[in-house]
Parts: sequence; C-alpha cells; structure tokens
Amino acid sequence: MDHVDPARSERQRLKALLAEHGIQPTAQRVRVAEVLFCRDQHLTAEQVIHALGRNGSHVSKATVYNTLNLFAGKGLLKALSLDRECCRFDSNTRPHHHIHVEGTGELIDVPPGSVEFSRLPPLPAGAEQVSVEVVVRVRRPG
Amino acid sequence: MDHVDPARSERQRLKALLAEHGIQPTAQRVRVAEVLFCRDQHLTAEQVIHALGRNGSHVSKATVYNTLNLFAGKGLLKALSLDRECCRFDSNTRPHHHIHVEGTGELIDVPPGSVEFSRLPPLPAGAEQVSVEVVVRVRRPG
DNA sequence: TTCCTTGCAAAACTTTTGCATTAAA
DNA sequence: TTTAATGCAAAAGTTTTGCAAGGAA
Repeated sequence: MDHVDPARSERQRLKALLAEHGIQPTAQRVRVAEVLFCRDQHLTAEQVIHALGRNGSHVSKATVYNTLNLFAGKGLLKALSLDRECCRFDSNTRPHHHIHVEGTGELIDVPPGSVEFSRLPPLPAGAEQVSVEVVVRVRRPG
Repeated sequence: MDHVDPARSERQRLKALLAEHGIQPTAQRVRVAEVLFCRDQHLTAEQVIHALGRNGSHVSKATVYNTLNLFAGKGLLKALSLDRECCRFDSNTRPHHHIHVEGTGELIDVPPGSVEFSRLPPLPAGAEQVSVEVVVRVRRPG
C-alpha cells in the first residue's frame, strides 16, 4: 500500500524552501506559503487572508503582513506596485515583465525573452543596475 | 515704468492651462498648480501639502487630494506607483521612463528616445496598447 | 532558559466622503 | 439663483506596532 499524502509532502517541500531561505518554517508561515506558491500569481495581502480562510487555515492579519514582508525581504516574493491600489506580492521572482489591463486590474506575466532592448539609458555615475522592468498597459476596447 | 509681476503672469498662465483642460481655475487649484508645474517633478500628496505650506498658501488636505485626482483625470498629471509607498504625481505627462534609485527613492526621468525595443510581447487578443513604461532600478553601492 | 513567533488590539498613515459653508457662473 | 468648490471632521482602508502569551531551540 502507498501512504503518500500529497498535501503533506507539499508541506515538506515548502518547509524546506523556507529553511533554505533562512526562514524558520512555522505552521503559519507554511500555510501562507501554501497559498502563495501553488502557482505563479500576484496576490494582495487581503487576497492572501481570504485564500487562507477558504483553505480553513486561519492566520492573523498582522502575521500575514509580517510574513509577506519577511518573504519579500528574503527573496521569496517580489513586491509589485503597479497602480495606486495596495501592494501585490508576485510569487514569480524570476526576472520578468508585466502586461497590466486597465479597468480589470488584471496582471499578465511576460517572460523576459519577450522583451528585448536595442537601447537603454545611461545610468547615473556610480550607480549599478539592479533590474529593468517593463509594464505594458493595455485596454480592452468596448 | 514696467508693472509686470512675474508671479502674477505665471498665475495667469496656469489659469489658462487649467481652463484649457476643462478645469475651473479656482484660487486653490491655481495654488496647487503653482507648486506642481514650476518644473518636471514627482511629488507625493504630502509633499504637495508641505510645499503649499512653505509657499504660505494654505489649501485643505481634502482639497489637495481632490485636486490631484482631478488633475490626473484630466491629463495634467500622471499618477505613478513605483514602490509600496504612497502614490506620486508626475508633472511630466509626456511619454517617458524612469530610473528609480533604491534606498533614497529618488526618481530620475528618462526621455523616451533613451529606450528602444527590438522586441515587445504579443498583446492579449482584442487588447490595444496604451503605453509601455520602463523602470530601471539602480543601486548606489556603498 | 532564551529567543523567536503569534495574535489581538491599537496606532499610524494615506485617502475618501458627508455636509454645512462659501464662492463662482 | 443655481451650480460647483472648499474646508473640516469623520470615516474607510491598508499597514505597522506594542505587548502579553505561546512555542521552538
């Protein structure tokens, strides 16, 4: 008989992921990670809190915020700020770009190879480039 | 004798600018415009409020917010959202890009000709492109 | 024990709104 | 006179913080 529990092994994988990034894998942090890292997505803090509720796993609001900031600080999330609404946390931390749909607020990931530059601006003296991020804003007519 | 008052004629110019954009040029709105449009800059709402105070021209907080949103809606300002801090209003509404200095939060305008693309991503079906904006993030080592 | 984490509530902060007053058309 | 704009205070929304209690090392 096979006793593998997929949810359990997923939790083990997440614990390892957190530990690798110097984060103590507490129960609450693993629950937040379950919500975030099941796929590439861009969630607001509020969406994370709701998703936890739907999962039946409660984590206090303050801990969610602290955890999101902790994950972002350790490189497990990228904090996005694309419109004047609240911050979104991108579970895809590889370099990439975005298409931002006006009106719906929908965000679409663009792989880095889909954008190429033939010219980039000179950097200020002494500064070193950290990243180049492109946001293509689009509208759905109608 | 010459009776030209430069501050006064500047105010006349701003009144005309607001009127051209379908904005009733009230005293408060002209005061906010004086702060914003003296040069290309990126100010937060709070910075606008402080600048008004320094000018000796008081405008209530709610009116400042309403005015900034009104100007942005009418195309006199572009609302930026580059980090998780509050929204900045860019008095340069021509297409352009930005260099964002980590740590200081400094924002540097990049003219559109300084960036050229040899490839851009396909847009979602039926969507039309509104703008392409590049943010180069840099760090000053030390 | 010692250090770190959690949860709750309260605080801080940015932005919006309700409404009486005032100014403009 | 009729409409629009202002100012204040209060409300709403997001995020942070203080602190007592709980858990892990």
